[in-house]
Amino acid sequence: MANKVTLKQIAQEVGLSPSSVSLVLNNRPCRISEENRKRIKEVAARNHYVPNQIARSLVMRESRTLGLIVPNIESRFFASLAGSLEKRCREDGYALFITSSGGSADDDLELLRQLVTRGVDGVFLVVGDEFSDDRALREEVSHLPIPAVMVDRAIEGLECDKVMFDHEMGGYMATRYLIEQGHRRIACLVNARRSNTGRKRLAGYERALREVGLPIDARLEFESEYYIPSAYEASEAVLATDATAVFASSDNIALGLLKRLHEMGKSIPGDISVVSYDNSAADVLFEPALTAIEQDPGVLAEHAFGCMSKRLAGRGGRRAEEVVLEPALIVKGSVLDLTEYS
Amino acid sequence: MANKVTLKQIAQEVGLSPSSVSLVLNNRPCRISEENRKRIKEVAARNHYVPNQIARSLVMRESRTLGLIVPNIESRFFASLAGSLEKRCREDGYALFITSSGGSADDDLELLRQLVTRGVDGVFLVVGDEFSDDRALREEVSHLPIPAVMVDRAIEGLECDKVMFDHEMGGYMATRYLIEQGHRRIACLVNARRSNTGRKRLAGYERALREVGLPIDARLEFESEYYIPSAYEASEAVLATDATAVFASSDNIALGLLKRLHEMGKSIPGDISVVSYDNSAADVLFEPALTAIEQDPGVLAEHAFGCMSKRLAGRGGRRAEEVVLEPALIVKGSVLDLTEYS
DNA sequence: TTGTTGTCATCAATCGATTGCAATATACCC
DNA sequence: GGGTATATTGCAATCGATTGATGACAACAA
Repeated sequence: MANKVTLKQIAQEVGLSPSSVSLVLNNRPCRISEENRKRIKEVAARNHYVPNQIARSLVMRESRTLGLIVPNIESRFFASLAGSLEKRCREDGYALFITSSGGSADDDLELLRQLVTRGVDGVFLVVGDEFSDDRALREEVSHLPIPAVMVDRAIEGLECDKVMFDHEMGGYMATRYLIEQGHRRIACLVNARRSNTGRKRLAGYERALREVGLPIDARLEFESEYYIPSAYEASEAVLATDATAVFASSDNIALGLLKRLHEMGKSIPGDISVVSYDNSAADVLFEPALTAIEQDPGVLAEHAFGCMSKRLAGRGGRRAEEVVLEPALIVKGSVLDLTEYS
Repeated sequence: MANKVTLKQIAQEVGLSPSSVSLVLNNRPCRISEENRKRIKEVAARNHYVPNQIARSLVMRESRTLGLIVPNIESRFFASLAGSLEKRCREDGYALFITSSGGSADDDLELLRQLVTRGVDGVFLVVGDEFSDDRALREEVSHLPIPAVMVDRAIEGLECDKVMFDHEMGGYMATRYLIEQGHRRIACLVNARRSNTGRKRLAGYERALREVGLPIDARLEFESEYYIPSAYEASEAVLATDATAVFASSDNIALGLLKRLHEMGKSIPGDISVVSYDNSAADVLFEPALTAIEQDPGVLAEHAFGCMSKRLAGRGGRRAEEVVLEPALIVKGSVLDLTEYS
């Protein structure tokens, strides 16, 4: 294990003061002779000198490091978001501290504190979807000494930059599409009990029905957690209805549903049509591929970084910015067009 | 945005020196009266004081932060590894800096430098599988001022702690199992050209064949990158052989193969048997589920942290430790038992 | 008064950088 | 030679903590 080389050592070797070395290596405007400039750079390079960011952060009061808290890095969507965001940060010379909380507000809080004391310049928060007790977290976020951007979801009623897809619109688009394809009995499988996001998607579903005068039938609305087994369980009841189509409000929910369909020997879209949410790797496998509402994590990352960037630059108004992105309906082959037969 | 509270401010409010406050809050053995102790703690709590880790790291020369570099956080396996590792680190009070390189040795190097200058106490490296020019990276790793543990894969010939699954054994187990089930013409689809890991799996495959006196037939060995489309491309040729079984040496490779099988209307295991590698979410969907060689990322994380922990504690010998874990064969339903028919 | 012992708390250096201000050396001008 | 301008470089404070060495003060003994 090699030693770390410090500014002082470089200065000593060159025979100048640490300040001069610092000035030269940071290309500050200063009057150091060309000759010494060269020597400093040469010695620094020869010794593989890299400035200690810790020390630098302390005095500069910025670390060029950002933090990200996601509920679960093992989820495809968050992993992809993290990947995109990291790449984007790096482009601007920021490192990204990716952390995964497990989803509870307590863990989120703990991680947030960790990030702040470790001196990140800003945080991206993917928190606050579930209905847990988030008072402490809310308190912490509102008193943060650094900018925060809430991504994909938000703690309701908090004055803070937000970037997210329009979940209500997603639910609406999915349902609207099914209606246009001639479906009238449309079931939905959502996580409305424990997720704000789920509630919004459900609201969109209902709006689409209302808009065309279709009844909102509670017997067609089913509840599922965002886990495959949960959706698998719930799916039996869904398939016992007379619905000709199902809106599955997350990729995992769709997977659980598909598993059940598979087991019951039902085919898509022959026996039942499905619109899913998010794109999943499983997609490639399915024949037919799933028609779905897509949210591009890259776009989310881009806008989130944009907000952050503004705040960090001191631009960015005093009021919180709110970016709402429209999801896209990607038509593949899991929906049967009933209008053809009419 | 609230201000950060410093030690000095607390000291001022209590009417004691910063040193006293520091000593008390860190529970150092020192002679401060019970009464003042209480007041210090009370004031610190009331002001939500949290020590600035940046400053602390600088003087303590440790940050209780570790770093992780993975080739691609969007891959299921690495995401899962990152998740497990982070959880494990947190249990011991370490934060984990997760970064994703994109796989090139240059990026790995850049990230590694970033981590080091940001003062991590140690790094977990998932690097060096591909045959790229890794001289600079190798150089850097061997002169690292902090402990490093290579995980899942390694830069060959580097004196450094290593924790990984036995890939050769995995290839062997998969093939051996197929042989035991009565298969004689066994194809394999591996990434041997650009991946050490793939080469080892191929070696295991060949050893199993040799062991029972089966010929090693180059016409049954196919090459594929670790991406679904690549495997999909390669699969056509695989299916044109007379093989009754295929060993797919990664989950993505298996997915590409499956897609092609699906398209050709071939069924598993009726038309062809498949043994895959790693467990994938797609797994739940498949009927039958895939028999596969499994590597539990949690186990990898546990051992990797163990090594790191030893090094950090100054235990850990001067020689590098090398932990080789045995993968597990998980039998599901994608292999046809030919012995039943004999 | 002087010395000893014990208790409680502070001083000041340190970590490795950054940076405003002061200092020195040289040149130039009259 | 005295005075001013200009080109170079260094000093020392600072960021917010930690910590070994040291000081102040009281009580008590000789």
